[in-house]
Order: sequence, then C-alpha cells, then structure tokens
Amino acid sequence: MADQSARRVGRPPSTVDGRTVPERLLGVALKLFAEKGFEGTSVQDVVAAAGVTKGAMYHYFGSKDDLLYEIYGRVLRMQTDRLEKAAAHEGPVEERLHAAAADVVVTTIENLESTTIFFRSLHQLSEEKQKAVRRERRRYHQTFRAMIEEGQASGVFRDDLDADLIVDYFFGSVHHLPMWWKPHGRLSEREIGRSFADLLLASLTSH
Amino acid sequence: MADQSARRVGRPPSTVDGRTVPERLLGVALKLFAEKGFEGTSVQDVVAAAGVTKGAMYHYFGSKDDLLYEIYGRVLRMQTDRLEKAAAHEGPVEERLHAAAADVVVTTIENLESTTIFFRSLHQLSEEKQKAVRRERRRYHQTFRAMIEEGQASGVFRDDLDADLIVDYFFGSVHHLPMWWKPHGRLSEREIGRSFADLLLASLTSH
DNA sequence: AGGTACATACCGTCTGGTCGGTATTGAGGA
DNA sequence: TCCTCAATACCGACCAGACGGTATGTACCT
Repeated sequence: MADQSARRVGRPPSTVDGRTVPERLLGVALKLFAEKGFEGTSVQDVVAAAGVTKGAMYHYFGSKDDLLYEIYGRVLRMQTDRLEKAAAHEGPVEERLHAAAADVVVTTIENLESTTIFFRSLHQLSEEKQKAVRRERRRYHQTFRAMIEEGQASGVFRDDLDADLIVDYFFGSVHHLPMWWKPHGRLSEREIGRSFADLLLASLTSH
Repeated sequence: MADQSARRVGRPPSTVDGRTVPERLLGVALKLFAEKGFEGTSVQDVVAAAGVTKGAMYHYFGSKDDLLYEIYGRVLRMQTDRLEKAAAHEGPVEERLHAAAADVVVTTIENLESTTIFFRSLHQLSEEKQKAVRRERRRYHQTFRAMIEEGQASGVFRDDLDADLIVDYFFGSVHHLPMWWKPHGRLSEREIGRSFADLLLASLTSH
C-alpha cells in the first residue's frame, strides 16, 4: 500500500538518459573511489564527473560518507539477495554450496570496483555506519556458514574444522580478487568461479 | 667490506630507549596508519606521537609517502626472508608447503597492523613505488608457487588447477586475516595457521 | 503559495611540504 | 691543545592550496 499518488510538489528531478542525479552521483563515485580511493577523491571531483555542483550532491546526500555508505548498501543487497536464492535451491548440499561459491566469485568479479572500495575504504566510514555494514555482512556470512554446517552434520563434509573459520578462509580468497584479477587474464570469471568452488569443496570433502 | 670506519661527522642521532628518531617515526606511523588509515593520519599526528617536529621527519623521509613505503619494505623483507628459509628446508614437499603456509599465517597475525596497512593503503603510493612493492611481492609469490609446482610435477598434488591461481586463492585468505581475526578469539595464531595449512593441503591432495 | 531541485559563492580549517636557523659533534690543521 | 670548518640533526614558523561543508538564491513545477 505504498502511497503511489504521493503529494508530489516542486520541480521534478532532472534525468540524463534515464538516470537521475543521485544515481549518476553514485555511479561516478563508484568509479572514482575505486580508481583513486575514497580520501583521494574530493567531493568536487565527484560532482564534476557527474556534471552537477556540490549543491546538488548535498541536497541528496548528507555527507561524503553517505555516498560511500550507499555504495556499500547496493553491493550488499545484491550479493545477499543472490546468495539467499542460491542457498534456497534444491539438491544435495555439496552441489548447492558449489553453486553458491562459484556464483559469488562471478558476481564479485563482475562488480570488481565495488569490492575494491568495500575492503579498502570500510574504515573511513563513521563507527555507526560501519556497524550497520558489518551487521548486514554477518547475515551474509551466516547464510553461507549454514550450508557448511549442514554438510558437516550430514557427514558429507569434514567436521574437524570450525565452520566460521572455513567461511572466513573462503571469503578471504574471494574478497582479494580485486588485488590480482585482470579483465583479460587467462581465466574467465566462470573458470575462476569453478576453480575456487572446486578448491573449497575439495578441502571439505577430503578425508 | 662495508666501511665501518665511515667518516662520521656531525651530531649523532638522538635516541630514546635505544630507538633513533627515524625508528620511532616508523613505529608510530605503523600504529597510526593501521588505526586511522594513511590519509586519515596527518604528518602532524605522526611527528607529535613520535615526540619530534616535522623538521625531523622531513630530514629523514622525503615525503609522507616514503614513510608508508618504508613500512612496506620492512614487512616484505621479513616475510620473504622467512618464506625462503622455510622453502629451503628438507623433507617432502607437502610437509614443506604445510610448514610454510602455517608460518605465514602466524607471522601475518603477529604483524597484523602491517598487513592491515598493506592491503588498505597500497594504492596511495606513487606509481613507481607501487611497482617496486609489487616486484618484491611477486618474488614472494613465485617462491611459494614453486613448491606447489614441485608437488604437481611429482604427482603428490592435483595438477588440473593453475598453480598461480592456488597461490592467489590461499594468500587471499591470509591477507584477509586483519578483517576478522581478533586477539582473544577462540583460536590462537598457531591453530589458525594449522587449520589454514590443512585446508590448503586438503584441497591439493584430494583426488 | 509553497515545496523541490538544484547553482553559486563562500568560509574556516587543515594539510603536506619548505626554509632558515641553531645546537652539537668529529676531523684536521697549527 | 685549541680552534676552525663542515656536516649532521633537528626545531619552529610559515605558506599556498585544497578540502568538506553551508548559506543563500532562484528556476521550476503542482
């Protein structure tokens, strides 16, 4: 029951090929933060690249921090969404885990800029915003861990190692993809995804 | 044949409990950069914490950049040194690899601040200095890879996966330790080291 | 009329870096 | 032995510019 006919007064937002000003701001901020880092990018840089002025930016975002926070939000929502769908599929747990692991690798590579920013600039956020991000992140972590624990309980996976540790182990690899993956390397996104998932499964299923 | 009797003129460096000014500067810079980030720490912060003035810092270091670069240098030298010693040991390759893997986890945790800075602030360095760091880093990578290839060639490890990929996979996990490891967690440095090494070996030796 | 969507001009603060000066030392000559 | 010279090891004052953020104005729409 959202108020579709919400009292809309005032000038409508301007758009350039379908994208509103705040969308454009987030888009260019993503690119610039990934290229030059959060502190290395000034608000002036961002608004210039988006073709607006600071007035516009501070109209939509409370601070430079906020820009970064929104970027995080978008990535987190997307990845959490995909993981939960993958986890909800049918089939044996080792297949679900393999698929989820391979998928997160692929989407991470497809959103490499976001991931770059994520792990490079998290600490620039205010304490409260960091907490919010970590909370959302933990939810993601737990969904993944649940699959491992399921496999351990059913005897498919080794259970002499802590499931949390395994999750951190695997996602360390995933989150470090921006450090070495290059667009035209020998291996495609899919191949990396399959290899990473193979490695994870192998370390879990070997006796 | 180092010139031990080097012409020593001028005032000798001042020391506070055995540590010279540049050593103290690097020490506090390490702490501050890890806490507040490179860009979030001003030169003034650093010199104040070291109990000197900017004059002293710019006497020993060419720039703020330089400070960061030297921090990198110290970590890299230490880790490269340890790895090469571990690789040169005797015994079967799977044992050497296990020991080296466990060792790098332990030393990474023991130098968590350095590692934090390393992967968070590398991009702040000038292009040339980044290249220098990456070159040194590659040498480290290759030493590790050589062990994996040795195991693959002798049939101890699976050889359907690229050795480079496996190195990146494993070191992703290691380099992400600062993101989640806390001093008083359930698992000690040693236990994490052993677990990580186990996971690596398991994924390599399973059929 | 009143709210939205920006643009423009501006501000106080802080930053990395510079520069001239001075205290302190060992080396070498007389 | 004493004195000068040159080099080191800093200190402290300073600067130009950039930074995030704001206050005010105005065009536009319902």
